Amino acid sequence: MPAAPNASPRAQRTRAALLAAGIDLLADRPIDAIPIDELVAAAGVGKGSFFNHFADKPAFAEAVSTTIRRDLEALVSAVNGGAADPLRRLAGGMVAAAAYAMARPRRAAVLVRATSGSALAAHPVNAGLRADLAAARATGSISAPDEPEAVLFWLACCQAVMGQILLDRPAPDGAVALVRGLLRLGLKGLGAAPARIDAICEPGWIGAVIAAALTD
Amino acid sequence: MPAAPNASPRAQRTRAALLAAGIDLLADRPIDAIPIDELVAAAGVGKGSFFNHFADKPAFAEAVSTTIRRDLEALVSAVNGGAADPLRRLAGGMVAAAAYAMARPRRAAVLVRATSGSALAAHPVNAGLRADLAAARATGSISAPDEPEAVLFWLACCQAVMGQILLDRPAPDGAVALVRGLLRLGLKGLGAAPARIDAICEPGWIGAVIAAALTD
DNA sequence: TGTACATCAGTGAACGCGCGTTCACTGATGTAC
DNA sequence: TGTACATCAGTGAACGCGCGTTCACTGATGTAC
Repeated sequence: MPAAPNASPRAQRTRAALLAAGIDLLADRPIDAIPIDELVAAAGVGKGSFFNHFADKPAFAEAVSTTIRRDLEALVSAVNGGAADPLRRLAGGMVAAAAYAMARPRRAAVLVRATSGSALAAHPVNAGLRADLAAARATGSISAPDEPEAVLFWLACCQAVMGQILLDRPAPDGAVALVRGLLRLGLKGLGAAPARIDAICEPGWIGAVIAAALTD
Repeated sequence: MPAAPNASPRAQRTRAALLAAGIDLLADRPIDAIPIDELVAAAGVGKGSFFNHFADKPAFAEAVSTTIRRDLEALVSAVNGGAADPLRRLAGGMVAAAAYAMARPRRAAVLVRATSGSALAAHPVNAGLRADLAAARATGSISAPDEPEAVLFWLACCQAVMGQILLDRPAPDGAVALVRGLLRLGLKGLGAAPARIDAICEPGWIGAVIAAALTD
């Protein structure tokens, strides 16, 4: 039930309004605690419209999650756009996660709530992460052996950054410090060379990515 | 509304039956998806008894979480009982988390669900972890600077281990390998000396802790 | 030890509201000629 | 361009069930004498 780009403009508007309302409400409560009445009121559509677009509440929650995940993936791609160096790309993922939490805290909150502990290391979503880790190993940038634990480890660090930002709501400076701290710990854990770590943690680009996300 | 050890034996039995049923049901579903009818049926008590012991459903969920958290803390204390070395104690926390997930997967699932992303690095529960990190730093066992990120980092690694075990349900051997992998990554991230890491990751004691948890 | 009484905890029927889902109808949009 | 018709999406009243909470009553446990 995703996207449906062939639908009429009217239908697309209604669907978008429901999804937007869902994102906003799911930031604070799980789906079971949100009555459809409240959802459609927030979206400004009739109650029946909900069932024109979604089979039931779980299907709706799924659609909202997918929307947000794609949104975050787009930011990761943008941040890593030009970078070929796998170590820099790994760091870019964590920085993008932080920037997303800073710029779109409500969307990020939905994501963190939905993912709920399970890091989903094996999920296709993380194919890019696996590829970057493999490339970093191949080029000798990291020394961690080729085990699934490395994926899990990096994901856990990224999730920790997002969760902490949502909990603390730091100013941009604080967020930069947080990301630098976890980048150091994470990259060091993977066995990256100290000089490379210092270069990547140089605060300039991290602050720039966060600032860019906040202003767009 | 915790414990109430001064209550009559009959009341304590009823309360314990409700908590046990709650642990079992909360392993699979969030509290909002569990009707009180189902809860009291599973506990074998009358519906009214629920409200004799708990103000409402959220209070009950809270009581269940507290029960399980104390249970895990007891295991951590047991694993770390004799150990004075702070690095060994840090590792003990992660190994205990893994052992708990192996031996009491349903209880662990409740915990992971309830904690839901927020690592709670500032929570009093983690005072012991903070103390061990500070001691490790003071004795020169780790080089990570004295920042709250280290607590967050270690908690994230521990949560990742639990989550992965609940997702994969590995055999004991697989669990040992998983813990060793994340211990290496985590300890290396904190800047522990390679020799110390090798000594701590020596598989004997990790397997022994897990085996002990599984048989008791 | 036995009896009468007080208190404590358990019970499940009854209540009533909240909420998911349906559906007959309306109005808007698109199409044929 | 204009008119008639078909289809598509929106709407909200109505339904009915599920479930949280209450409460009057029962039986068990504890206590006084």
